[in-house]
Amino acid sequence: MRTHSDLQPFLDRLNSRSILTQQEQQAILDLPRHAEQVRSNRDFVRLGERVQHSCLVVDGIVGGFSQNSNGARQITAFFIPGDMADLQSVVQSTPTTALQALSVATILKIPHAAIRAVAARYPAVAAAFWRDCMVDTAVLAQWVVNIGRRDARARIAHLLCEAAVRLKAAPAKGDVVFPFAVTQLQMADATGLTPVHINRTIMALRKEELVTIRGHTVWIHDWDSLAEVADFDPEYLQIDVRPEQRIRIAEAC
Amino acid sequence: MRTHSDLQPFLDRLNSRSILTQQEQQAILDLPRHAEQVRSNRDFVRLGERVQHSCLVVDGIVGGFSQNSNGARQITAFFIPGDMADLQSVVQSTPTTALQALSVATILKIPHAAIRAVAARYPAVAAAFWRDCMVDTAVLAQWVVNIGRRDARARIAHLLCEAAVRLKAAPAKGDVVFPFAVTQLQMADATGLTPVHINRTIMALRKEELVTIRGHTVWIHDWDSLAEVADFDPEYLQIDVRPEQRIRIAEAC
DNA sequence: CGCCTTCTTGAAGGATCTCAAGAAGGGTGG
DNA sequence: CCACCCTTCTTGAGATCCTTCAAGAAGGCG
Repeated sequence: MRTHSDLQPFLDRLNSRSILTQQEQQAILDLPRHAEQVRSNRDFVRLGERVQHSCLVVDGIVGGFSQNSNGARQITAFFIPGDMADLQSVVQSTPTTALQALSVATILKIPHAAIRAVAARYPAVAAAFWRDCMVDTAVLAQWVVNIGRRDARARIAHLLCEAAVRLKAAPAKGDVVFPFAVTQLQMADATGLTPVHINRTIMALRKEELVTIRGHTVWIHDWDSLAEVADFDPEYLQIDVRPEQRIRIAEAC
Repeated sequence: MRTHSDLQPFLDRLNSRSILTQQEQQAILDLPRHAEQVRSNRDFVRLGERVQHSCLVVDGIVGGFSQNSNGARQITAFFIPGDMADLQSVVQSTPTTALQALSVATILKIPHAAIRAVAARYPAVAAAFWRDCMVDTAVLAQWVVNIGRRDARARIAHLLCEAAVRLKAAPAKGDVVFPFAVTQLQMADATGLTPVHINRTIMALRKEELVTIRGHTVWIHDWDSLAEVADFDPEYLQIDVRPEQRIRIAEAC
């Protein structure tokens, strides 16, 4: 029996793809952490800065981004509650992606030292962390396809489909409704388009009665049609890997 | 003292970012493997196929790609000799990226079971593998920026700059020359452009006396200017991480 | 030598961008 | 609770980058 923990969503995520013993799970739940509130639009991890902790998103939406020398931003990843936004910094001395709160967000800072200790003690936990990072990489690869090989309409549709599935709002009968506190400007930075064109395309999708976005809520009126427009196949998200397909690295010592 | 091994380039790569003991290094060099020749344009890892080995590129160039349902390809990564193209499949049961030989290529197939055994035995080796994957992820994130936030001229320039640095041809005084067996069609698939536009843009770069591409060789005539056009900063490639910045996960048992 | 891939060139069309400005919305302080 | 400000959304018109379609030239390989 386990008391409720703010690390539970993260453990749930690991458990959906990895096989961990009770002891290993407890070691993760016992990780030290420190909660912090971040205001909307605030960069809280910058490139080049040494960091000593990873950030688990507890509430809100966080964006990973890079920018070119003109200052134009490119968002490369969305992180939702349960995601460890910069787990990779456990094995790298400087972050490779900057992080920005897209909405008001609560994050949990977890010291690298503690994560490394657990990873060293339990090879299967290290593998679970590694695996979790590779899921993010697979999502990133799809992001490249989205930007490189789809037009604006499909790009936006794909972004929304991905968000719906990751937020567990889809698939579902009838309207797929979920909170999505991302501005059109941020969507532009995510899709490699301009805010103006995002706006026009969203309005076109609404006129087609596929999607309505109002306030910070998205309604997908016809999931199948939108998925087809988006050319969306959720496989890459690796939601719920079947137990018999899960790989466990056994301890040797 | 160590005999020459076809795994040496891979070990060199790990050693440039990780700290490994003699014993750990030997364990890597002792990994079983099986060489294989792949013809140009041949897909040798497909999505959805279970694989039991990872592929180390020994010779030639390999592309990682996805495609949309129209069949349009998007190349998401180039792999050059010394790169383990699908190391991530060690912790995932199905590959998340397909692999295609862009030129004639020699690859070394290394059984997952053996890699997992080494990773389980030596936490620092597991961390080195994980770290190597995270470098690929950082490159992928830059790829998103390249496609999302740069025009055709800068995209191509960036691609060439990255190739030059990874192939250790740059930076250098005078012409930067390196072999690059990638067709314009493949460059189009990598940059999210059409082959026609790739062609015109390359010709424009040549007219500016920045770059000449002929046969399978690239000449960069003015490295600094091209890097500026590309908005290229090699930091993300993490070539030669300084020893004092390297992180080692200590064994606990 | 012949075939198939790759490169090159032209012309026209379209998707997306840029610039500009006004409307709507949300938060904050008086 | 209202007024204000700043962010976000919306709309228009013109410009441009890139695509599409088409076809011929060049190059590499058996």
